[in-house]
Amino acid sequence: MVQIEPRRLERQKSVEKAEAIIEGAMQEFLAHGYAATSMDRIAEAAGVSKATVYSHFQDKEGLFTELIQRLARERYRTIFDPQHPQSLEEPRIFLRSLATKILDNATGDSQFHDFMRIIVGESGRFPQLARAYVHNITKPFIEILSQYLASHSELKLPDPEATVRVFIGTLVSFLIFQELLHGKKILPMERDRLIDNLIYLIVPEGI
Amino acid sequence: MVQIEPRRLERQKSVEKAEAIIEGAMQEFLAHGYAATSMDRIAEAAGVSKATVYSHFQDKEGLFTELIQRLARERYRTIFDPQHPQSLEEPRIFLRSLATKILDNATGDSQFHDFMRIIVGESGRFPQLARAYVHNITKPFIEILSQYLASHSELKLPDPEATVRVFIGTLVSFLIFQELLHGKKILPMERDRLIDNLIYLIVPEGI
DNA sequence: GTCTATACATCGATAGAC
DNA sequence: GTCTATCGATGTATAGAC
Repeated sequence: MVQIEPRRLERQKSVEKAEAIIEGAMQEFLAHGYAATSMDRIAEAAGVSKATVYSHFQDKEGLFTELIQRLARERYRTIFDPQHPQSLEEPRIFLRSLATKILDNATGDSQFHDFMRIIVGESGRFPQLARAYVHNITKPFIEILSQYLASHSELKLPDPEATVRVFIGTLVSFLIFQELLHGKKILPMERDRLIDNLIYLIVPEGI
Repeated sequence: MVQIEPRRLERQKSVEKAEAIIEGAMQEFLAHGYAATSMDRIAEAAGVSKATVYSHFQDKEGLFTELIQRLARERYRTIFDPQHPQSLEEPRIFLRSLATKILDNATGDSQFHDFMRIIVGESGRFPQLARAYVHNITKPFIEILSQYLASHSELKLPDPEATVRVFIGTLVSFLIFQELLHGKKILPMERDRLIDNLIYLIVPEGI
């Protein structure tokens, strides 16, 4: 008969509660932002008492920063898992599929929209969260893509890194204006029309 | 001797108090966001009692939306006053001076940074504010610039409006990553280097 | 119109029982 | 470790005097 160490079991249960708290905090913080979220509602959403929340996390700020950093790590994996640039593909095809994937993954993902709203909206009061996001997500993305563009000398780009800024900036702003700021109806623009033009500017037809 | 109607005088004073409240609300909302700002602190910053605040504005939401719409109108004037595109100028020169003006005006303007943080951060809970911003500022800007690019047929742009999206998106994202998200040190990129490349992509050297 | 005073709810955080 | 109960501070909003 298999013996299970009781201490191990209790510890496991505690970890599960910590996970439930993170889950409840995610729901509440993403929906209402930092200041408008109360520890009472987080405890309720997690199915634990408020004292239990405070036994796992130092205070509201600690729980919030822990949660946002965790969401950033998940987002990091989502972006970098599938599409490390294969230098074998033709640039026009690779850039188009990359841009399409980015916009497709982000469009309609309301959890991601809420996450971006918090990163931007709280970047004044939680600058370390914004910096962590830039350092862990934006920066490696720009570096990898810059290397890719630089390795394709036939594109004759005078400044691959600045070109990457144009590429990513166009996509990010498109998401912000169309999705976060609800501009779809006011400023209609089809995804493929934007991407076609963006690729055309970077990789003109002669190449 | 000039007679001043007392009623007129009192009414003027009331308007001045309303202005002081808006001023105090701006200071507090921009610094701490919507939820973390209290009506007590607004009243204190404005130098009036809390009851006076409620006599001029229906509630916290009403004061907030009134303030943000007002700031958006001011921002609208700032952007459109000086630089209606003069079709006489050469596109490369005009686009460069426009991009430089936009980044120069926005860089280091912490009030504008706070305003953008609120527009994005509260766009989930105050969608009408985000839509008003897109409708009153982003949209006319894109339309005017699209007309300008379309009128310069020598640029041979297959889709001027999509090109404008690339132009504005690059600049907006640059501001977001460098200024709002504190990425200057993490992702160094000189303003003129980005602008040079952006202009180069839109107006290649052959033209 | 503007004030003081206050009603009533909710906040973050903790003490103490088990 | 987790709970109930509670503390003191602070939140939005209003009543009533002047």
